[in-house]
Amino acid sequence: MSEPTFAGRVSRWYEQNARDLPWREPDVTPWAILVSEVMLQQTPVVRVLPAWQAWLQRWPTPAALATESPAEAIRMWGRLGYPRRAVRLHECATAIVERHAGAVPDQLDQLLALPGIGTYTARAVAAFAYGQRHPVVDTNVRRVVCRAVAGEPDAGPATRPADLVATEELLPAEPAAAALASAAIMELGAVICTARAPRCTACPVETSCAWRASGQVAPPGPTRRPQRYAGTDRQVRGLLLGVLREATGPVPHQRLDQVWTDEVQRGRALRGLITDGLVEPVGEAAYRLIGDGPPAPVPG
DNA sequence: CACTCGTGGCC
DNA sequence: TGGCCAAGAGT
Repeated sequence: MSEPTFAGRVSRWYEQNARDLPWREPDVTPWAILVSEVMLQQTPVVRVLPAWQAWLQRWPTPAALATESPAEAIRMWGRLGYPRRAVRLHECATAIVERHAGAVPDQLDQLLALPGIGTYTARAVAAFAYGQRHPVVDTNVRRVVCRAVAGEPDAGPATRPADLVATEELLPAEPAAAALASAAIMELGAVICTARAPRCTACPVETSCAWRASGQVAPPGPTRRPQRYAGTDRQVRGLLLGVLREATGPVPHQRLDQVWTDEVQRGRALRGLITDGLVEPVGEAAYRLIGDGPPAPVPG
């Protein structure tokens, strides 16, 4: 036997220590995995868990979701954040029905062509739902590879082609083993090799970690300017959407006016929601979630 | 490439 | 208490 590889060690650790997450169960459908991946984009696992269960109970297939309105998808999304993802997921379901007869495609290029499915999610579905050999690179994986292999404190802000190449080189040749390794590296980054306070003493690759060997130098200052929230358009959009989500049907603009005093910012936020396909005007003085009722009369 | 886009919990 | 963060995508 040769020395265990990096992926081999992490995979072994994963098999014994992986969190018991429902979308990792054996009989989970590709659609359920796709939904989990979209929900997990920038939203913590603990908040996704109940939302994922409820979503799939209501819409077990893309066809089931495509039957309903985008407004219902936005409501079902609840407070997971970034509600554009709910609209995209609805568009995604529709596209799957139209282009792929209701079956989640298994080819990377077809997955990438779906609304709301980007570099990470397409690869995650191809690997975790279909067992294909693709590097699945999220922020956790980039951090792990950057530290353990390159010996650097942290990765850059966005996934680059070089990140995919570096990760691909770590994967075993056999597809199923590669998919397992991808999940394992991701899990390591989420649980052990965390951004803030890595638990190196519990790490399966501590002895071969380049960052550890180099003295574990701290990352340079804030690589990204802090994302403030209070007072931003984002907050105002959230407030407006909260009102529309709770309402059934059109909401008079007077009610929306109450969520934020600054009229300029309020108007900008509302226009943004419309531009993004989350909200639509109804007549001259009311708004509703997109598709929340019969089509608005066409002017003219 | 830099920027936008929610939300809630934690140290 | 408030900055910081959590399985990205689209423009």
